[in-house]
Amino acid sequence: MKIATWNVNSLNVRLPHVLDWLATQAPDVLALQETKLTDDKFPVEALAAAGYRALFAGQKTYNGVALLTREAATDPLTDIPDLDDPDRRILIATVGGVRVVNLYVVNGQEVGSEKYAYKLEWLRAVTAHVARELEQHRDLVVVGDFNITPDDRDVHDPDAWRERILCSTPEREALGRLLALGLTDAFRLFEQAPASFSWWDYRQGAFRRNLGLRIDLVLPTTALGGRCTGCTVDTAPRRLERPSDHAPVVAEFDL
DNA sequence: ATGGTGGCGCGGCCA
Repeated sequence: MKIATWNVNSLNVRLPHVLDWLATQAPDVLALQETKLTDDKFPVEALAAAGYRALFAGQKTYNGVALLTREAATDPLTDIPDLDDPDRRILIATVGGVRVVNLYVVNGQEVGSEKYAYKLEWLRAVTAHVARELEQHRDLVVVGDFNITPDDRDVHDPDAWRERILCSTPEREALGRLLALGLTDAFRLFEQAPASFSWWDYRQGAFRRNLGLRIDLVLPTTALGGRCTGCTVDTAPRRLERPSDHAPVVAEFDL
């Protein structure tokens, strides 16, 4: 079972890239973030023609998440207890016996800002909910754009980013509390090239210079992690014309 | 350095 996550930064703009990528990689599940589409505009037919069903929770201009699956997904959830959030950032569903939690974590803008406080509160509520999901589902994977670098290996210039947004200790501790529920970072189960990233700023040729961060993650339960046979960042779509600023991350499971 | 780029949508916000 191949599970992937990709922040597409507008599914309107990126649909051709997504369709090409689905045809090339043929994942069983592709979790999308930042679709920036209301549900009435979701490209259901184009994806169906490509062999994928879709669940989606969108809004205008900002945010928006989706799950593209070969087989039907069941028991979807877009709103969780203790989080009264108009932002469409969460989509949970069961696919092939695996509970898939797709997150577009709040960016937080700047350490110490209101948005930063909201990011930490949002992560607290999501972590509490994932704990509840784990009581119901043995096989679970949390995927998405976490807007957090797990550690300094995931930062092109750790000193320049020290305690800045996406890299601060409270953010990493919040991610640590999610992992402490019994999840593992699939990417780090395998030997990886140094300076492996999943996001590069559009500005100043950051991708060409590989000035990136690894903020897009696949976090299976430790048991499911034991059946993970590989996890890679596919930088190919980031090289295309008019790319997303994120690259897809793919994990394969022996399921 | 408060910019640099991109998306949305047409000014300013968000990333």
